[in-house]
Amino acid sequence: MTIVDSAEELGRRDRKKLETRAALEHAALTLVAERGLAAVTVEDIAEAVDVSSRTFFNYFPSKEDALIGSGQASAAELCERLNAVPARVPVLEALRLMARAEAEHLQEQPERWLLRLKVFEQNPSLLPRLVASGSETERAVSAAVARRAGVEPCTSGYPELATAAAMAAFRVAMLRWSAAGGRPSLAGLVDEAFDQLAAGLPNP
Amino acid sequence: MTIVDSAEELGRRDRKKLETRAALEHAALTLVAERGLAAVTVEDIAEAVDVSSRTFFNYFPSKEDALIGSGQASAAELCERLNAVPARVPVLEALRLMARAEAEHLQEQPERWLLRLKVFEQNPSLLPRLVASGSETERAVSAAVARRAGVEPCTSGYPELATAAAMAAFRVAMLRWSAAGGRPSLAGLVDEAFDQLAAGLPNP
DNA sequence: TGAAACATTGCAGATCCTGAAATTTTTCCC
DNA sequence: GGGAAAAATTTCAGGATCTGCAATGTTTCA
Repeated sequence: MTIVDSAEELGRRDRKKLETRAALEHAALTLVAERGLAAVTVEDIAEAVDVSSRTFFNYFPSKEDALIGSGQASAAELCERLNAVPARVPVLEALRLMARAEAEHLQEQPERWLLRLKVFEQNPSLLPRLVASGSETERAVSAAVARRAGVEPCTSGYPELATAAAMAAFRVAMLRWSAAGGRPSLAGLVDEAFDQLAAGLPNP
Repeated sequence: MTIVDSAEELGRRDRKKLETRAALEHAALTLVAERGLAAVTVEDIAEAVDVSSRTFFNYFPSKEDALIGSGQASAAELCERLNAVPARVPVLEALRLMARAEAEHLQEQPERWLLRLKVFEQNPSLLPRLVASGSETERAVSAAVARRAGVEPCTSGYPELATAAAMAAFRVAMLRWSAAGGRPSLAGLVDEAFDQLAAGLPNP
């Protein structure tokens, strides 16, 4: 009901599924924002959406996953964006463009993401999963980076390091964005972070 | 019995506690290395050490925490090392020295850490916690960095970014070290990663 | 030796999460 | 419209995680 963007070309069934999923996400976020992670049970969330708690687990493998949600780009989408950048562009710049694109995407729904980030800050156990839902994405992206850089993966360490640094830059930009209440442009903050990375993190 | 290094100046009670904790860590690691994370229950681990599963939870808040163990430097120790570096040394170099010190520390028990890393690689859900066992350490270090750089935290984003990048460098170095079977020096790999960071991650 | 301090344990119970079968809803074809 | 096939939801049973609490040992120290 709140945020169902790409409801094009879908039957009633799939539309309802998207709706239920979005409702569960939203209920999870608002409840946890109110009471804190530990004080919200799966049953609470399910009840708020009026489904059984078993249904909740048909949508999300865990309570945390409902908070992470499905708004983030998948690993495949990120890699696609990365691959779309011409090969002559240096790796770090390509990663910056990828991150910028994702930033602009998230910025389209500021309230949603600011609420999510608030929840993440208030419940630090969730923080490690902030970056593109864990290591799967990082693996995929670093594989794409290795291909682009023409390097054997896991020997030079360059793809892994560049990817990890880029993720870190993105994460820091998001936290700054949240801390500033969404005022500055997220894409701009991402740019700043990448500038610092590209400059070798000199003293400020 | 296996790895109790600093057993100096401790009564029998505390010695036994250290021993039990180390035994639980070790049992958790070996069992999970054999069977995989999902196929090992807390009861299995407790039984292998011959304590009740309730006792396990007196030592570790969760199964995962037993795998992470207590061998890593605490947030306070890392900050101490960081603060010990003269103020005129640039931030990134100070972080490098901190990381090197930690690397040399871990290197003193290669088998232990290689086993741990193997377990982490085989169970990716653990990976985000590899460095800095969560965000607490990262917060503490970035606060120390902010102090050193004379910057207000959370406005420039520099301390958070430098810290996150340093942690990423350390993590990547550890994974390379593990992938190479512990052959090269971990400290050397850390150095390489920081070199790349300091150079602004140019194409390799 | 005796008492205080602390570690371990068993137990009850809440929550998390999964598999399987039963039930309801949606789709689709005639 | 009617009815079978497909899919989503629900109920139920059950294992696993993790937390208090009270009871029982063990260590420490005076």
